[in-house]
Amino acid sequence: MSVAIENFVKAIYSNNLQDHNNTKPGNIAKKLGISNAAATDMAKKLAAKNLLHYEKYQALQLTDKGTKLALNVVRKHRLWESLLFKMFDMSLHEIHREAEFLEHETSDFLADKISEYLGHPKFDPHGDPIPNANGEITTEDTSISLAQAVEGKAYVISRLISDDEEFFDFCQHNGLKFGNTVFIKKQFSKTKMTQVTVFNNTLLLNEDFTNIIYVNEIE
Amino acid sequence: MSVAIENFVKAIYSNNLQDHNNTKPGNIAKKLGISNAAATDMAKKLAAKNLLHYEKYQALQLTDKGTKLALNVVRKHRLWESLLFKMFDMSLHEIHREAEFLEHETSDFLADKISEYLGHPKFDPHGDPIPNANGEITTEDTSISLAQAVEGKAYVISRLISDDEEFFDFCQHNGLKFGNTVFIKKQFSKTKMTQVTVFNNTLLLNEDFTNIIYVNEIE
DNA sequence: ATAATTATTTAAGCATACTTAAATTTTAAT
DNA sequence: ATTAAAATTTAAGTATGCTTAAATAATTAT
Repeated sequence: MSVAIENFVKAIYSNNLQDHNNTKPGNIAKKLGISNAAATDMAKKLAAKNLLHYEKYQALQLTDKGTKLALNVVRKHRLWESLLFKMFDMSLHEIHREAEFLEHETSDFLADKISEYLGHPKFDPHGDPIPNANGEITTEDTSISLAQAVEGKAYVISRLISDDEEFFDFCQHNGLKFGNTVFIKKQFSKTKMTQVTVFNNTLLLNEDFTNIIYVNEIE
Repeated sequence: MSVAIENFVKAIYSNNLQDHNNTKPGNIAKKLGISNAAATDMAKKLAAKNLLHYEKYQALQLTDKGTKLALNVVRKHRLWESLLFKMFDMSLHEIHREAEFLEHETSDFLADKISEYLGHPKFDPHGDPIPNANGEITTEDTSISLAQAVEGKAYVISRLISDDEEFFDFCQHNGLKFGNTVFIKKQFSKTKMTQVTVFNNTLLLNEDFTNIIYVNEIE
């Protein structure tokens, strides 16, 4: 499968996780930086390859084959991130940027070597689960977004779901890091802002942030 | 530059090393597994991009820009081979196979990280020199091919210039390995065969082999 | 030197993955 | 319910990197 196809199914896969399986060509076009027309075009082609179900004006649904392909690419992406993060002094944004290309040129053989070397990690440096060699995500995810977190409680950051350099920079500079503890000070229902503390740092986060920072409750 | 272009200039570069700067479209076509027509076509396109000098029916000559691009890709290829060889239990053929793809999707930034991690190695696991970040090969190569070696003398294997799995398997099974000592027993001028010993192993090698096994004289 | 072989080039065509512009359908607003 | 806005689709066109077939030039053999 080509790079374009791999990126297309990957985009559908990740978009459907957030967007309640209501991903349409326009969403993918925006994600991939291509025109809506190109996305529609590709959707038809992939339907012919049995990678997704396509019906005019309807949401794009990956077939089992399509999901497997997406998870195979996601696996390679996250394994590369894990390897680069462990070996080199690279930021979350940098490992993502490199993995975005390497993921398409990695044989299953090499992916397994990387996984083995790392001791078959279950999560990447962002906290995202790494699918196994069969394309299955076995670890159940009990984390919630900061937006769903409850005032007055403390949580451990488990995932930072983003590709954005500025976001990672912000997190880096404010202690919003995988494993760190955040305390939810106050939630403002009207503005949808959330005030949190990380160590001695107090932050006011808007929806854009609270939706992509995932946390686990502290027992 | 695209993968096709990178492979094209790389093929010219490596072919010109062996073929005395007499590389024509047909040679490249054969190397890359494309038609002669496609090679001629590409040569014209790359001339327009100032990557090579093209004149009808003449040999293809890389420009400085073309050579720099080729060496940049070669650098990445050999750094990947070095990294994969060091970290994983992979054969010379396997590291080559993977590097062939990874080389095109590696930023200069990542290449430098790999180089740094490895302590800026001068040679890859095949014994081939690794160009530096400026695309220069600083180490002078004093090695000669086994075909040029002298009867009765002992040499140390310094390079195995090949992409071929079977060749590597043969070498593996017969002690023809980077760093090992070979003794030139007898050369047959008519058949161009060479009889050598490696440890207690006696081998009769034809031209195909003696031309791609490089050695250094023992002082 | 000439003929035969081989290599190169030209020409026409194809698949992939995009583009823009226009038409159509859906969704949202009033 | 009707209109306005937004999204989707269709249609036509483009660049890249190939293909095969035919024409042309260069090389090799006799």
